Amino acid sequence: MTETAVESAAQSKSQQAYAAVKARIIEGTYTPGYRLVLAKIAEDLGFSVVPVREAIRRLEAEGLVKFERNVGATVSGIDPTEYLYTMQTLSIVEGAATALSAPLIDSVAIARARAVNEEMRECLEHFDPVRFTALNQDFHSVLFEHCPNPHILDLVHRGWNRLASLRSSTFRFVPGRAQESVREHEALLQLIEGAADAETIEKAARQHRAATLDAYLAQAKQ
Amino acid sequence: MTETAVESAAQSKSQQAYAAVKARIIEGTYTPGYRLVLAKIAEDLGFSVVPVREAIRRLEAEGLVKFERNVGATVSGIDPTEYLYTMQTLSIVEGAATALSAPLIDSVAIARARAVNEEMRECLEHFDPVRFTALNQDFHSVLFEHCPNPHILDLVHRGWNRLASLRSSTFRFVPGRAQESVREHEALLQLIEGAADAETIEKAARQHRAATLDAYLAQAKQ
DNA sequence: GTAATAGTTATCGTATACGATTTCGTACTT
DNA sequence: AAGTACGAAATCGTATACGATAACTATTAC
Repeated sequence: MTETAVESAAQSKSQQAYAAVKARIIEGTYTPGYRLVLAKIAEDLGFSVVPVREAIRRLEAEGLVKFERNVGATVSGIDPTEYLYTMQTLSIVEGAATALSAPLIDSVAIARARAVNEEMRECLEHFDPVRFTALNQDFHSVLFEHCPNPHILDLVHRGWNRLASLRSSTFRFVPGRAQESVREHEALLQLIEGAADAETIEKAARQHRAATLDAYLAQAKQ
Repeated sequence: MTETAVESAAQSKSQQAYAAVKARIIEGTYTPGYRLVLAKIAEDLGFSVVPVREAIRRLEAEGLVKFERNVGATVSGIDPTEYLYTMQTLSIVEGAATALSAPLIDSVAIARARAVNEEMRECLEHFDPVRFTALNQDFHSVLFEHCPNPHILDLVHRGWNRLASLRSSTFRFVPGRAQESVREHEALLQLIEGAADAETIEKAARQHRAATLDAYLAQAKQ
């Protein structure tokens, strides 16, 4: 997650720009629809436009920004359809990542995951959605620590990044879903501890994500 | 797949460069390990280096190219580990794409898919691996025509592109696997026709890809 | 003969500059 | 008053130029 000063000093400007803009999107400084003017960003960072352009293009490839020819870049949106696509895809890749990782998770990691989940439970009381989401990613990150397939893990992270740009939007926090989520985490841990077969674990992990989508859809229908 | 002349005329040079280099990788002109010198490609295409750079970066994001700072870009490799990752990921996303698409496939599409599969069967007799692979993609493309989730479809295509760069490498064509593959296609069509449940279809489609990987692994072990 | 080093070349990374395209505002017409 | 046409400003897209970095080569010391 964090990088050493040495590494970041050796980074190219295009990478720095990428990281900077991405961070601003994820932390919510640049909200969906925000117009990313190349010259402006370049000036902010003290770079020229060329590396910024490259950074934007990379973010586009990850789905975080939309870049139209001769028009410009905007932080990509909170379109419900896009949300559905992203959640559905996440459900699949998280399911796979969990099932692949499960046999490699040791009891120490389980304990850490459980501790994180406990924090999440506490988090519910003073209603802190931002922290809850962060902890949720931590929880799953612990499970994915030894994921044997980095490609799949990368897809998970891309999905998370997309969702991050929806921060504090209407999509988040369907009432009651957070509580359920914490319970499902515990159930998942028990499956992993009990060395359940891959299919069962995959199904549970997939369902865990899908349930959040379903909760949103049910609410949206009203 | 194909674009109109008008569209391609309106394309930016960076997009043209992207398409051109990608095509050369996929058709095998640039083989894995090939050194992509920006200035050279730019000269070939009659562009300057800036749009070429952008194109290379995009290809990097898709995993087709490796781009090292101050060193340069190379067509990314045929590392067996990478092959495993890609095939495993494809197995998952193709499985999901097939299951999601299945309810939306009509009898006309089934017939078309069957025709393609028949061509594949014929293809086996005069041993044409390149054409066989192309037809295989056609077969699955027919099934994915009405895939309700474009994100997942995109992941499938990315996987295919990565595999394309392995053309005529040691990974392809494990003896006997092609025949099996044609049989599995027919079995898959029958499941879809019979409106089998999503889980069954997903499992079959996933297994279809996984079997090719297994065949390779079994051969590699010897 | 080999290893270390200095110098050369090739290539990358970024800044600057300018033409191309879009967008927005204003004036004019109906 | 609404719509259209024109022009100005903003922004993008690409070319060119040059400094920075790494790879290569030749030379020298041992």
